[in-house]
Amino acid sequence: MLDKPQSLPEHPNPMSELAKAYEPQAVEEKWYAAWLEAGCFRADENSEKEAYSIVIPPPNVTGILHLGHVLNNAIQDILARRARQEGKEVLWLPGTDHAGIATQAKVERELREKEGKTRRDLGRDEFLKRVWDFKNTHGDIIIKQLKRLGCSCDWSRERFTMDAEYTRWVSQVFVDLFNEGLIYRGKRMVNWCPVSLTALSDEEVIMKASRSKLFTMKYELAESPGEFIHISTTRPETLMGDVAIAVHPKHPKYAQWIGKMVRRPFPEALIPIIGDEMVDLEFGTGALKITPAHDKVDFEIGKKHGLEIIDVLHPDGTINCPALPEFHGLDRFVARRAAAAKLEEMGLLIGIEEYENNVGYSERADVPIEPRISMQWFLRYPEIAKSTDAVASGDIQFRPERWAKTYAHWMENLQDWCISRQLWWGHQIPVWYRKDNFESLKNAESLDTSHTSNKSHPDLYVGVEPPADPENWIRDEDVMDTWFSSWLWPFATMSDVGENSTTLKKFYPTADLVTGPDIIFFWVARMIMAGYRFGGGLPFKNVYFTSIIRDLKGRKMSKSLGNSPDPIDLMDKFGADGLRFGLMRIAPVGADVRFDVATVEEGRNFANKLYNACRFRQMDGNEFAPLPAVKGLPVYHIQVMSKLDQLAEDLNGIYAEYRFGEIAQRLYEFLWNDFCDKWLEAVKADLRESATAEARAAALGTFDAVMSRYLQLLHPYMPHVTEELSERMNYVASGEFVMRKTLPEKPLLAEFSAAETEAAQKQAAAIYETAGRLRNLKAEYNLGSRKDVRFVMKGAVAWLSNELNVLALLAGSTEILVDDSYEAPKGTPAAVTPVGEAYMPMEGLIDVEAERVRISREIEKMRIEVTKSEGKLGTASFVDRAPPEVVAQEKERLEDWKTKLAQLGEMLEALR
RNA sequence: GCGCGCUUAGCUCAGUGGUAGAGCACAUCCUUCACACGGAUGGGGUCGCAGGUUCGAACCCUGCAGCGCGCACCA
Repeated sequence: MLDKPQSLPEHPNPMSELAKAYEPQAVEEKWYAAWLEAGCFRADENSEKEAYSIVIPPPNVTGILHLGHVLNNAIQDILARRARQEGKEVLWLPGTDHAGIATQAKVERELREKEGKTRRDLGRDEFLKRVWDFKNTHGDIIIKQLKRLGCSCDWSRERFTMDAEYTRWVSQVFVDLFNEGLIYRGKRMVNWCPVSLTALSDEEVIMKASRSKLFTMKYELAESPGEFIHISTTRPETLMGDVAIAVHPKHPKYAQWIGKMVRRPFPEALIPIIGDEMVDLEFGTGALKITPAHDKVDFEIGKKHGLEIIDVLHPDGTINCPALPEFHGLDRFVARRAAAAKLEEMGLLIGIEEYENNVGYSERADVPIEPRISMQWFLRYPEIAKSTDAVASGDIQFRPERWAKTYAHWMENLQDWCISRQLWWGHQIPVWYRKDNFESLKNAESLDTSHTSNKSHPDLYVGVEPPADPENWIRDEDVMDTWFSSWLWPFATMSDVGENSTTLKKFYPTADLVTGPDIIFFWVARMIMAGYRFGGGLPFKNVYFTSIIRDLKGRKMSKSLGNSPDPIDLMDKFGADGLRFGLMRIAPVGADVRFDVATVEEGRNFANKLYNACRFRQMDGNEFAPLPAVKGLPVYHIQVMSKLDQLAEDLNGIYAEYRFGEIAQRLYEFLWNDFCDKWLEAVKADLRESATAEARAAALGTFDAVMSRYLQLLHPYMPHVTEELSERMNYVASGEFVMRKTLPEKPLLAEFSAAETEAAQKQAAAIYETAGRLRNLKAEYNLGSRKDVRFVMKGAVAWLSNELNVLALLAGSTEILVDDSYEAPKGTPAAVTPVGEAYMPMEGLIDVEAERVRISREIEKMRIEVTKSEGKLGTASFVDRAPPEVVAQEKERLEDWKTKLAQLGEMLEALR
């Protein structure tokens, strides 16, 4: 028993150094700290290296990480880390967004709940102080979470959209566009949120299919009592604001009444019937009540016909109609029922029907918005033509490409952007009104500077700095839409106003933008326009649109549904690497993804597999083993190296196409199938005590050569575990990092000819396949776990004798003999393999009847195949017109089937 | 209404004209000294439906259906 030393002095039980299962938590934290410490993420704007840059889509400063962020930022981190490996100088610029409405709403809610106060109770200055406090307390949560994920951002350059320098940029852009006449103020119909009490842009309104009621009512003609015009509406509560009834000029019944007056029931008034082609003849009764203050179409019609505008709603959505005390102050939805009831009481309500229509909701407050006329600031977009063309021509490449169409459609139908918000948290509009004249300026119908230039308007001051005599001026109270700062992000984060910084010169334009398709309009399109106008050119070259993550039922992740797993919990359980890898592996290009925790578990398992493969290697120590000359190495080594070379080469192409899921899949398959299941099993003999020193050196050398490169390839996806293992296996010099290592220039098998590689590959593949066939034989006879099974090979290929040990090891067999004179006893299980006929002597233990049944079944299957194949080859059109190699392949197949069929027939015969 | 996308194994998804795939789940076996977060073997699919093109279609074309998402001034 004691024929070997109990332990080798140089490797005193090395396995004990590593826990059996990989435990990511401590490892991940350790490496992130080490990278920061060593400045691995810092971008050098003076570097000679080729630049590569990404700006992060800034998350809301008080937000918390969700799976969408994880996917999005994992992709950016992968791109950044890969670019560093390619020898580029990488800037991944991080930061956060002040998120006007969202943040202000949070603070207001807290204020209400804790102190029972509103923001107006505090006043603007005090309230803003509270928001800043809130930001300072909660603002770095998401940043910490991104760090936990392993994001390699240059944190020394972190920006916030409300930083002083950034704010100067926002103001400057406003001033420039104002002076150019592209920004104007005016009374327009805007989307009003009755909860947030602010105007919104069209993009912030979400149309939702809603079940509404369509009320049909009748108005009496003033001149001919007893005659009525019928009108349908979903909004009877705005009836008090009706100023006309519109009908289509070709309406068969009502057209004749155009010009007559009808009686508005309450408050009673006479309003005209007008004719307008915008009225749909088909819809409802073909007559439309016109409430210019509360509907976009009505507003247009009203303007055309010079109608009065009667606003019957307060900003908070309650009725404003002192003439009708019973309605005055009622909520709009309560008033709707009340108005219907009153119409019914007056005998004017004809019917109510259930009706499905689209209602615009406020994105943030999730309540129906109110079309409302109010004084707002608007922007006519700059650089529209150039920006449209940039994407159409491919100067900016969208991936997937189809989003370019969505972009083009939006660009072609641009509406002026309402940029003012009636909030306090944000960039205040840099416009001051002369105090003396404030009231008239405040209500001036238009301050459109395309007609009146700023310079010639003595009562208006527009500037980045406050006026020199502030006591004489009153500043506009509104702030700007958050996106009015976001659209400057790619260059305003890299420079100060008017400055052509070295960072900007080196890193602008950025290479890739990674974001969700839901903000093409909000952000992507506007950044392109701003980039052209203010950044000095296109802001990015590629835009990668990520998948939207849904739950298993296909619903969007949302807090209220509670179907959104907390990424931090997932990282606690499975590690950041596991989460990243799992998510990347299922994220398809362009389509939505249904998230399943199981995929994250897979990612964790994968990290564990990798860890254990290295742990196995460490049984032989962790000194880096140099690779012996590759010529003359066993075919298994050549094969695994060529697979790795192939993987490395293929990844270049797949990265170029941004197919991140496929990269993960390929990395997974190589490690698990090619490396662990096949190669590592095949070389176990070479690592036994009994193996020769040469064999051991070759195996260890191959392991280290392949694994060290593989860890590099995997690093962008699983940065922590690859760093940990590279250190433990001494693949990087002490104090160095795998993340800083550039990819090797030459493949492992650079000195091999294609033919040599192929020959080795074929041999190795033949052995692996044969091993599978032999295991299969064992399993069919329920001997899967038996180690004492022997095989006999007949008609074996010449080289097989050298590989019998490996084959036996892989097949789980004590012995494999090559014996052409072997006469199989009747009923001996047999299989055709790429290296010869294999027999599994059973010494008469098998159930002959069962075996006959099995073989008969297989013969049936195979006959079907043969018939199919013969039929195909008997078709003249196929033989004549298909490519020769396809026909040859088919013939070869048929021969194979026939041979097997004959063998099976013999076996069946033998059993008789 | 217009546009876009999706439909492949029980589930999540690969698969761009040549023998239908992976992971999970399932079944059987294996706690063999890298890994049970593991290994081995296996069962499971008329590729949404109907036409067409082609020697050959999951793949290309047409139509239809179902689902999802954008856009739109249907009160």
